Amino acid sequence: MANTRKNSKERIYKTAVALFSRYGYAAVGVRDIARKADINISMISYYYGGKIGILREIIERFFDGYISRITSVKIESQPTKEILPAIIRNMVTYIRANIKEAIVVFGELPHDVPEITEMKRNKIRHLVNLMRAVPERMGVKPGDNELMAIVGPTLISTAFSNFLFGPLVGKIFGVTFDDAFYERYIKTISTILLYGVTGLDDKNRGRKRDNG
Amino acid sequence: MANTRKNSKERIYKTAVALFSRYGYAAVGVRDIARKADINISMISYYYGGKIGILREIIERFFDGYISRITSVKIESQPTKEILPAIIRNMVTYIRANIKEAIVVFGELPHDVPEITEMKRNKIRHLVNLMRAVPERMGVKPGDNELMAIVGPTLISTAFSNFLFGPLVGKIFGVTFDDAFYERYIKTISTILLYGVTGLDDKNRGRKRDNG
Amino acid sequence: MANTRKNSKERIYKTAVALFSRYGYAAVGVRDIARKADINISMISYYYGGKIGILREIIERFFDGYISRITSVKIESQPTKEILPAIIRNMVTYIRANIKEAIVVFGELPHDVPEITEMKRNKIRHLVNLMRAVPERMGVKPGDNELMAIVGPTLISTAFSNFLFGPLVGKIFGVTFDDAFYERYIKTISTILLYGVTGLDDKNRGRKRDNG
Amino acid sequence: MANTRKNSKERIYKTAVALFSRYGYAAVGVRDIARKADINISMISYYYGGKIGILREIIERFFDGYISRITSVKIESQPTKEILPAIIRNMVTYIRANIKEAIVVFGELPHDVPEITEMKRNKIRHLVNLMRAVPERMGVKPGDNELMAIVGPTLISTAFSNFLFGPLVGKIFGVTFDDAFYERYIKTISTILLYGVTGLDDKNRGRKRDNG
DNA sequence: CATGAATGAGAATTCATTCAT
DNA sequence: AATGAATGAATTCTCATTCAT
Repeated sequence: MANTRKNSKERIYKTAVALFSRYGYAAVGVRDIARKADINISMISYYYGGKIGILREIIERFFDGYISRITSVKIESQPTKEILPAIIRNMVTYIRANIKEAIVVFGELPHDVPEITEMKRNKIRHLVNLMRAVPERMGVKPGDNELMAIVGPTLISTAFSNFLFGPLVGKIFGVTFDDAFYERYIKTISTILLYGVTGLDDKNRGRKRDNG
Repeated sequence: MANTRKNSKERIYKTAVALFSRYGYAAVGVRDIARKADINISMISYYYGGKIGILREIIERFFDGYISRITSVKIESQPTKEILPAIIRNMVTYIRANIKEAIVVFGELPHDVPEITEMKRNKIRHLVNLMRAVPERMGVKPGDNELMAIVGPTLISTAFSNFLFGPLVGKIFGVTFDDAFYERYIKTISTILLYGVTGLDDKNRGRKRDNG
Repeated sequence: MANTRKNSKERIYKTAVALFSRYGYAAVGVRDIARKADINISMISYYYGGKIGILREIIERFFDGYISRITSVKIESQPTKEILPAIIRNMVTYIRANIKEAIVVFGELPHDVPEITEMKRNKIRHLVNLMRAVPERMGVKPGDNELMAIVGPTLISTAFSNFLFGPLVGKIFGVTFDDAFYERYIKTISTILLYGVTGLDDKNRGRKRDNG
Repeated sequence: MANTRKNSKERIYKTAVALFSRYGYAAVGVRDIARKADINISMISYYYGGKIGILREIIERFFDGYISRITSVKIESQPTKEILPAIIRNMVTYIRANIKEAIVVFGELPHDVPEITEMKRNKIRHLVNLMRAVPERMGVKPGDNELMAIVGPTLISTAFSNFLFGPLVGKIFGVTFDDAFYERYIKTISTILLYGVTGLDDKNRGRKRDNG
């Protein structure tokens, strides 16, 4: 019987994201995707030109959304101290809403898959260039490339750390990752990045810091 | 004629680490390892019981070394402000000396490979328990599990961020990752974690401002 | 170009039966089957889920046919003395028509192949239960389990003996196994089972015995 | 540490018999044998020239013992009616004492293993020639090759049937195969072969009717 | 759009055997 | 007599993709 559902392409995508994020791109087979998405194997080649085409689309969609979210922060019109929290809020919110895609993308970043190396590099380069304005706006001397090369990754890693270690660490500490948690999470890592752990104290977690 | 070279086992290990770190565990085949290590394919099962056995040993070796390095920091005998930099120094130094193993281990952490799930969980749990003493010593109220669940991953992610994004970001910013860089790297992220980016200035970063 | 022959599945089956019966299940490789059947190796997994799946189907088909043949003998409506010859005729005829399958099945019965142990036991149990009615109908006291445990296997072994030893013994004695032979064969072993070798004499072999 | 036990060769033999009888010759690997026998893999080639050498020795030992046991029945000096029971008693006793070897030998008989085909044929031919005297002594017209080709296999199959189907059928009928059982077993199949199932009654089966 | 059969290369593992020690 | 490392072929099964329908 012909499959009459009209959203086969999107079902492939969603299923692939779910499987890739759990087992890693290379460990998932097209038959796994086809079986779980309840579509015929050939449809994957038909719609995406092959398994790698799905990964390509995941990375593209994720970065494009990510970039448009980041660029929505109008860094010129905000007080200096508000820029970083605003960016972090956007990053965390976006990653949380696209957690599986994020895991796929960050999980594949270090790997060398020739078919997508170029695209990955371009996306990253684009993102880095966008981020360049941020530290300058915050007072970092323009051209301190080394500092940028340190702070940028630190920022992203920090924002992503909960999603990477969350499942494991959350269970160990008995913490639930709900809306309220993420609200405090954003505040906490914003504070750490701005003032360090010495700037953390109870009254600063979960509410605004009143001093500069 | 039997191959009488006596280091086949270690050659398998080194080669596997190199390939896994570059292409990811699942994307590397035992034939790739055998070819590059110049050993017979059967030797992999012979010595490690299968491909997964190599990964298991990589994770075990890495964590055991990591833990022994971390625990070598005597947190009781140091001024509060020195604890974090000391830990970060140890983490960064160890990761740098075992960068490929680290990439393999962190790269596989989010993936679900049933044969090693249990071991991974145990290693992480062990590590987390070891780290518990640190924040308490630094003034964090004991029992604030949520804060621990945030700071721990942040700490590790930060220390690891250079190694994850380094190859890409370094090239973009034209930064070379040599001994001198890592000396400043340790100082910089220590300062960020202690005082935030607002605490960054030249004296904390170990390099002269005017050559930036 | 895709192979469009439509009988690949059955060709796999027939070829496997031929090879298994000659060399034994474990000694035959899927490549042997694929080569001889002129199909791609993958088709075996595709259609049967693996080599063991072919064996499973052979056993299932054989027993189902065997059982339906045996149960076609209406034991209630026949004179006592005709039941055994009728059963033997059915057994011999069926085995002869499915000699290769029979050799595979009986050849695998004593072996411990975990994947099919349960099925084998069920088939045998089913068959045994069906056969229970026979000896009772012939006068064996119901409940004499020991006698049943002896006569049942004796009956089957006897019917099967020609097919097991035939190729060797036939050559030694210069006997040809044609239709006429099997007609006498049925008569002879029926007589032996009913009256023993002492009941055998020339006039009884190949024609009806006139006394009870 | 060197294995100082002096019976490695025999341990290989016993272990191989046990494994072959359970899983079939082809399904057992030399490493299985080596592991279970607790000897080094190389010893198998050393002592037996290879895996096939073990099978060859099993078949040879079994047939030689079998033949010497069969020929110990002095068929000329016995009453006609005692010959068959005497032979059956010897067959059953021998098979029972060498049940695993018997299963291996009978299990491999129908299979085509080139290295041992010739030997198998010779052993069988030898055995058949020995058995030729029996039916003649019992009154079968000399030269009735067809009858010989039927009765011989029937005899062997009958004697062997319990060992082939025993494990399965015994469990189904709740019968225990102890000394007493085999005593009755010999009587029963002797009676069947001499007088048929119609000749079966309690006095011929060696057990009391009223406890049946 | 969708299907299921088919392909051929490649996956990991195990095979029996050999060899130097 | 025994060991353990090594070999290379063979094992079964799965891979992503293609094709005619």
